[in-house]
Amino acid sequence: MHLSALMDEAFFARPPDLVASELLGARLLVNGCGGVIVETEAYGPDDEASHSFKGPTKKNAAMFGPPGTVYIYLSYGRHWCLNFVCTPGSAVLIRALQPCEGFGLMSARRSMSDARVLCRGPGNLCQALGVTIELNGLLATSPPFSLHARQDETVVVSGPRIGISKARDRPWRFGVLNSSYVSRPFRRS
DNA sequence: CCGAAGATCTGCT
DNA sequence: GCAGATCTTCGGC
Repeated sequence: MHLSALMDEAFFARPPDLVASELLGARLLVNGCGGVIVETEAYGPDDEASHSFKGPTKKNAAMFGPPGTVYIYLSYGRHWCLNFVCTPGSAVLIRALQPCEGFGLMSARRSMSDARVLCRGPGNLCQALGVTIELNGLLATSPPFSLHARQDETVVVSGPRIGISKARDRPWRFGVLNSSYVSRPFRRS
């Protein structure tokens, strides 16, 4: 059994929907806390729902950084959300993890210990992993981040993205089939 | 300069 | 199922 491959810049330098689906099953750690990615969403450059749609601003500058850049923003004034940049102006939002490392610390940060809920949803996930704006603009391929490609076969399902008002028809939310750690169930077609 | 809009989450009905 | 919390950035005037 070999060690799983670390992800590199080339992995991210591709269309966001492809990267979003391939990140499922990968292991994401921040300072040793984290788990297996089970839910993601893709946001493209020509995508009305994307923060990058109207071009670079102070807030979204990281979205135009090199592939693999970490883009973090504050949602509704309370929740941090974690993204990885793909091609310029595109990114993948990490929406849920299946916890596997640093369970005690994550539980303390979240003041709860239900594994199903610990890293469910982009805001909860960032709270559990200690992700804040301080990590914005760093590279996902270097500490404190650690990303390992998946080793097992992962069956991917997709559906409409959550919480957006524009471009609702794009099926750019991706999840691991039958995972009980996703933020909301995927409806079968 | 001020107003509105969020890639959310929790608690209450 | 729905409303409220909470705050920064952006865009219009």
